[in-house]
Amino acid sequence: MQCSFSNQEQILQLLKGLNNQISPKFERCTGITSTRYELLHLLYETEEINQSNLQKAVNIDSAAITRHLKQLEANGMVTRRRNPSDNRVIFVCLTEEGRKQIVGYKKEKINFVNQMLLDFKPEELESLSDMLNRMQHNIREY
Amino acid sequence: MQCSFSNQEQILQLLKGLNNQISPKFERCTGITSTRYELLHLLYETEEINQSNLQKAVNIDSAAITRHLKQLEANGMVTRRRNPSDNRVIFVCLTEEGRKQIVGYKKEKINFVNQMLLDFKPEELESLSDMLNRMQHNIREY
DNA sequence: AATCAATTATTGACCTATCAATAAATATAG
DNA sequence: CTATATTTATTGATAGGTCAATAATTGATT
Repeated sequence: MQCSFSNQEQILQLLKGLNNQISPKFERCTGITSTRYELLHLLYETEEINQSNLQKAVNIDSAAITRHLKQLEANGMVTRRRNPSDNRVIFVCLTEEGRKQIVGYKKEKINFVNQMLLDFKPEELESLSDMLNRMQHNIREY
Repeated sequence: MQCSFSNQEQILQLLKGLNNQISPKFERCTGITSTRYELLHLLYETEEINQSNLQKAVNIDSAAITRHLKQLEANGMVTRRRNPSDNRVIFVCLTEEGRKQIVGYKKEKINFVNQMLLDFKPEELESLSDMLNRMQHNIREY
């Protein structure tokens, strides 16, 4: 197949294709969705946090956050309560059960990521992370 | 927030978050989904191609391909016919209308990608594309 | 030739995202 | 103080993706 995609144009497709492949494999390997994992991980580090902050941290919209957290609450991983001094916001907090679970997930995630980034040198990782951040920044205003 | 994610671990989330942001913006800017665009683009370069090859090229599963192509057919962008010498496979082909449309889409896509990759040097693009391919390769067997 | 295996496409069920509309609480302006 | 605007979370509708099951055709084995 003649390659009439410029390098620039290919990047977008690579990104999309890579993500399509990663998502189901991540879940199979770790037993949890990567966004759910990220939510739990963030909660692991912060005592209590409101939904809108979580939402911004994870880059999904507020509807998705609501549904994830309700699900996690139903599974006993998370508790939610309204902020007494501002009844609009909801504080989210990891349960003991959630704290226990995340440890196992983390191990699996590290295995997965190690395999995915096999033979990547530290400079490469840094450069990759830098470029992804720049792309994110470049399309911010769109 | 203390950053207890290693660089390795962050990459996965960056990828996912970036994709979440890109997809709707790409569609707003170009008027077409990025996978649909890729399908049309591939068809633009090859006279006729069967679905399973398209599927592999785009990295989505066969169910998704079927639905996309039926939709594109309903919109008059594409024709589908069975391979006479192997009645399992379906040949897909771009219509004249489709050929016309893709030109406009391409222009918009280039604008979008240029903005997204603003200030990226050619070596960076090459390195990025290389790394994404390696990641894809590393998780192939999972 | 007949059975069994593999390939191709399709369908239904499900999950995760988006967007748009809404409700409820708080902040701001006059 | 009241009216208006803004923020936060929720819900319903829609779209794109996966998986699993199926049908239909072809390929292989014996």
